[in-house]
Amino acid sequence: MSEMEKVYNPAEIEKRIYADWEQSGDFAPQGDGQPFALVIPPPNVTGALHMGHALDETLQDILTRWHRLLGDNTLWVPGTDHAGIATQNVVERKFAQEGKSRQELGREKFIEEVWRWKEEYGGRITSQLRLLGASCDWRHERFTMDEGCSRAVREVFVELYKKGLIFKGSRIINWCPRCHTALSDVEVEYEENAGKLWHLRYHLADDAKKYLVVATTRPETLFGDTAVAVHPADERYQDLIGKEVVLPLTDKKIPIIADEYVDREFGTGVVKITPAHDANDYEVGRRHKLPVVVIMDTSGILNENAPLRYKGLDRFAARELALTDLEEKGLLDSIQDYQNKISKCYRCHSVLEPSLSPQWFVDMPKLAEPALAAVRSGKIKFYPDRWRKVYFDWMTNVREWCISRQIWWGHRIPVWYCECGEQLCSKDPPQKCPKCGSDKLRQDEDVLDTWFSSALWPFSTLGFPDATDDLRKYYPTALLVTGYDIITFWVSRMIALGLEFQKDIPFHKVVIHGLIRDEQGRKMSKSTGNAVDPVELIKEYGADALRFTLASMVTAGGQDLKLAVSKVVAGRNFMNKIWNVARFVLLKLADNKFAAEKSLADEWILSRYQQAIQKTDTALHNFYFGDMALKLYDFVWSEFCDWYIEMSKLGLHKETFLTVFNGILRLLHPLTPFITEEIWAKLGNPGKIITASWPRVDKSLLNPAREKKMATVIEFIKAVRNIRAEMNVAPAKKADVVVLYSQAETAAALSEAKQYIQQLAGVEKIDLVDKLAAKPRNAAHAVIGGAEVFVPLDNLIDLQAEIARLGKEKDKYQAEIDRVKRKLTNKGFIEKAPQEVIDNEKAKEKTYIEKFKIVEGQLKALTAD
RNA sequence: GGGCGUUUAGCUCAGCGGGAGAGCGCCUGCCUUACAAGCAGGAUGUCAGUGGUUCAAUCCCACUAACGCCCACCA
Repeated sequence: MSEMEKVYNPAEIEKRIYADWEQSGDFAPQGDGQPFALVIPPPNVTGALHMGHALDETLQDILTRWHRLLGDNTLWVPGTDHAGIATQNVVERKFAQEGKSRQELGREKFIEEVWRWKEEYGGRITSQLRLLGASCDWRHERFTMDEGCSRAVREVFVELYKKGLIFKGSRIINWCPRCHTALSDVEVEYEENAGKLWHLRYHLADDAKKYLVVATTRPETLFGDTAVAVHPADERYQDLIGKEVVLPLTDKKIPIIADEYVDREFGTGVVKITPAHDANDYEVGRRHKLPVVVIMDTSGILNENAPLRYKGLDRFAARELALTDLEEKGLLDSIQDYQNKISKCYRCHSVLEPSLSPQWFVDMPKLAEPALAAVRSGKIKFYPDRWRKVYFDWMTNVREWCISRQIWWGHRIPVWYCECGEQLCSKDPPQKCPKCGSDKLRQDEDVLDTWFSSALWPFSTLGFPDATDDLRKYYPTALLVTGYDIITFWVSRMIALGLEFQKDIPFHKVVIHGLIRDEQGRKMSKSTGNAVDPVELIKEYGADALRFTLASMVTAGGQDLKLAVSKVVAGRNFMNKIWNVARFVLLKLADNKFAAEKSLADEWILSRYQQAIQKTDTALHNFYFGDMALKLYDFVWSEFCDWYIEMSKLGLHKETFLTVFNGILRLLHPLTPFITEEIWAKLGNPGKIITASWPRVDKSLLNPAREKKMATVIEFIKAVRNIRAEMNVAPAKKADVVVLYSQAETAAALSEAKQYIQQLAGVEKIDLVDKLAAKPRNAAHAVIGGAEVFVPLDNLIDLQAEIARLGKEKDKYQAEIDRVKRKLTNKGFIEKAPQEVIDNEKAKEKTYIEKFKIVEGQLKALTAD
C-alpha cells in the first residue's frame, strides 16, 4: 500500500503504466484458455489518430481486455496499411513543395523516398494507439507491404489469376485526373450538385434547317460523340432513325440510332452518345458498333480529337468555351437548372472522369455466393443485425472489382509481358518467356488497390501463405469491430477472400458502430475544421476519460455519435471520482480500524455488486458498450459512493469493502485500464489487474430482503433531507425526528439504520412510535412507505411554505390515485390483465390512498391553526 | 428511383407494452475532514402528428411530416 497523489494526473500515470505493460509482455497471448483473436482494422500508415480510430480501438481494446480477464488466450494483432493513393499523395505533395515531381525522381527513387517517409512517420499512428491504451501484441505488428503480406498478396493474385477470377479487360472505369489512376466503384463519392442541363441543337446533315435538341450536363464531351440516340418506339423521331446529324462546332457527321436505353420522358428524348466518356454510352456504343473517340488525356485535358481551338484546354475550361461557341453559333437551344450528382475521388475530391481503359479486375460476382451464404446461414453475425442488409444488398449486386491503380506505391501486379505478346502471371519474377524463350520481360506498371491487401489481413497477418501455428490456432478470428462505412470496402472482401483461401470465414462476429460526428452532427473533417483531435483530448483529460466517454456514447442501435468536449469532461470527472474514492479507501485502510461484522450497508452493497457484475456481463456479451459504461457509472457513483461509502464512515467492514472495490476496478478495467491498474497497485493487490481474473457472480450474496430494507432507509433519509432543504434548515443544525409507523417492517429498518440516519440526514434524536397522543405541532411532515415522518422545526417553520409543499404532495397522490382507479374500474383490465399486474395496481392504490389521507390530515391540522 | 435510420426535459441522448430517465445546463443551499472535477435539494416533458391493434401504447402496426445516411448507369 502506498500514498496517492491528491490530484488525479492521468498523463503521468498512463505513460508509466503503458510502458510497464508493454515491457512486461502483458499484451502477449497467455495461458491455454480458449483462443480469442481479433485483427485491428489497419489504420493508414501515413495517418494520425482521429476520433474514428479512437472509437474503433477503444471498443476492441475493451473486448480484448475483457477476454484476457476471462482467461482466454487473447491475441490482438495490430498493424498499419500502406494506403496506396493516400500515402503517395502525401509524399508527392512534400516533393511538390520542393518543386520536384515524382516523374522527375523516377519510379524507383520515388518508392525509396516513400519508404523513407514511412520509416520516419509510420510510427506516429502506432504510438498514438499506445497513448490510447490499446493492448495489442506489438510483437505481432504487421504492415500491409511487409515481406509476409506481400507474399500473401502475390499468392492470392496468382491463384485467382489461374482460376480466371482475376483478369484484365477494357472497361469504363472511374478515373481520377488528379491522382492519375483508376478507382473502384466504392472509392467514388457522390456529391449533390446544382448544375445545368444544356439543350444543344444538332442539325440534320441532309437538311440544315432542321435540328434535334439534345440535353446534356457535360457539353464539353460532345467532341467524343459518335451518335445521337432516340428510343426505337418514339413516334417523334421515327423518320429520323438512320439519318445523320452534324456534330456541333465540328463538321463531323454522326448517325441517329435507336436504342432502348433512351428514356422518352427525359429531356427531349434524344441522347448524345459518347462511348469513351460514359459507362452507359459505352454499352450503347458496343451494341451499335460505334467508334470510340477519346477526347481527353489522363489529366482531363482535351486532346487532338477535339478541334484545335480546344486542344490543351482543361475539361472545365473547355466546357466554358464550348458554351460560348455554341451560343454564338445559335446552337444553344436553352438552359435548365438541374440537380444531379457528380462523382468525386474519395482521396482528393477531384471530379472523376469516367474513362475507357484497360484494367485488372476481380470477378467478385463469382466470389459473392459463398460470402453471402456465410452471413445468410448465421455463421457470421452482424451486431446490430440490421447491417446484414447493407452487406446483402451490396454483395448481391456486386460488380467486377477494379484492382489496378496507376500509381507507384503499392503491391506491383505480378504479371509480366513478353515482347512476343505473352502474358505471364507468377509469384516470382520469371527469367524467360516459356513461349518464345526471350528474357526481355516487362512487368506490369500498375499496383494493386490498397484494399486488396486489406482483404487478406485476417490470414496474411497470421502467417499465410505458410501454414503457421498462429493460423491454425487463431483463424477464424473471433470478431471484427468497425464503422458501417467500410462494410463494402473491407468487411465484404475479407469474407469473400477468406472463404476462398482459407475455406473458412475470417471472423465470427462483425460489430458495427456509428460514426463520430461533431456537436452539430456534421462529419468531422480536417477541411471543415471541426475535427476534434483525440490526442489533444488525451493530453487534456486522459485516455481513460476519453475511452469511457466514447464507450458510453455507443448505443445498441449503432447510431452516429455526436461528440462534445463537455462529455469528455464528464468522463474525466468520473475518473476523478474513482481516484478520490481510492484515496478514501487508502486512508481508511491506514486507520486500521474495522468493523467486526457485516452491517446492513455491507450486505446491501454486496448484493448490488452481484447485480452490477451481471449487468456488465450482459452488456458485454451483446456489445452494448454504452450500457456497460452507464451501468457501471451509476453503480460506482450513485450506489457505492453516495450510499455505501457514506455509511461505511461509521464503521467499515474491511473484507466487504475490498471485495466490492477490487471488483469495481476489474469491471472497469476494460473501459479505463490505466486508472484501474494504478489503483490496483496502490491497494497492494498481488500481480497486475490486466492479467487478473474477471469477477463472477456469487448468487449467495444476492439479498433482496436487505435491498428492500435499504430502500426504506434511503427513502426515509431523502424525505428528511428534502424537508430540511425545502424548509431552509441550516445544514449544521441537527434535527429531531418523530416517526409514526404503521408497519413494523419499516420501524425495524429505521431502527437498525439509526446511525446511518443520524449521519446522513442530520438527525440527532429519532423517536419510533406506533401511536401518538397528539401530532407534533409546528413540524414539517412527510410520508414514506409504512410511516409518517415529523420534523419539529421550532419557530423556524414557515407555515405557508409547509402548506404549499404539502399541497403539492397531495395533488401528486391524487393524480396517482385517479390513474390507478381508472385502471381498476376498467372491466377489461380486471378480466384480461395478468393477476400479478392487477395485484400490483391494487397495492399501489392502497398505499397512495394511505399517503393521501395522511397528507390531507396534516394539511387540515395546519390550516386549522 | 430503391433502402435504412432518427424525431423523448433548454442541449446530447438512454429506455421500448403496465407508475417518463441520465449526463450537461438551470435554480436553491453547502468548502459535511475521498472528491467544489464535489455534496444535498429542486424545477422542466401534449415521449413529432394522425389513425389502428390491445384491458393497457413513449414502446407494436399503418400512414403523414421533418431531418439525416446509404445504394442505383437516367443523359
